[in-house]
Amino acid sequence: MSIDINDALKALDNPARLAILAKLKDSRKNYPEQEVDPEQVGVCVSIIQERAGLSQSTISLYLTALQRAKLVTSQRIGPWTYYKRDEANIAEFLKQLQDLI
Amino acid sequence: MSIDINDALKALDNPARLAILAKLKDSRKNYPEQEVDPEQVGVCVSIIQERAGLSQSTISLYLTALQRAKLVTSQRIGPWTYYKRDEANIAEFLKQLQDLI
DNA sequence: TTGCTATATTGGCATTTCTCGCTATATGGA
DNA sequence: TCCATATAGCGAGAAATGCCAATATAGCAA
Repeated sequence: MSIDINDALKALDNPARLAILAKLKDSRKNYPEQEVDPEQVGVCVSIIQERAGLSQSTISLYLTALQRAKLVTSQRIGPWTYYKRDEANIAEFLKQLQDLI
Repeated sequence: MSIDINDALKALDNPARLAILAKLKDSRKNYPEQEVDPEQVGVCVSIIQERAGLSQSTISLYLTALQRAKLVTSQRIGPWTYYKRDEANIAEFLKQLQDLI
């Protein structure tokens, strides 16, 4: 199933969500305090939250929204949930947008 | 003054506004009933409205929103207001988005 | 001036989004 | 088992958005 351009735009029409996706682009630099390699497994919610300055529940909601839009994926390892970019879908979204507008 | 990526995303986070911008891309084909060349001067509000199936006030509002986001420009000629794409800003928005996410 | 047409603005209501605090659930350790 | 930690989900109130009808305004022509 491919990405839906309207869902993706809705997810990105929020400065905090846009910034989260942007920061995940260079996650090693932007989230250096994480033990496991963020490029490999993703970044966990509490570390993303720290940077964003929003409540835990809001960040959890935003990450779910990005995931619903298929811009990120998540995996649970132990007590943590790691989110990382879905590069293929992000590229497809950009291409679709470019072709459309 | 360059385009603001969050303003542009807000303007495009609406299927109707997105469709308007997309249709203006090939305005000769999409709005053939207009007398004056749409590529040259733009498309007038009432013709855009006809296609969109929304009320006149809503379309006027949406076009103003696209203009505030600097994705389109407008010019008044006689009683008509013609809207057309701002290609430079649209390209810049796409580039900014591509670089950011 | 009067009146017609095209567009913009205003007011309003319903829906959605933003964001929080609180609570629930899952995981792993003592 | 009990507790601490990480995350998700559930109200809830404020703000923004979607969309309309109604009204205002601007341009033009008679």
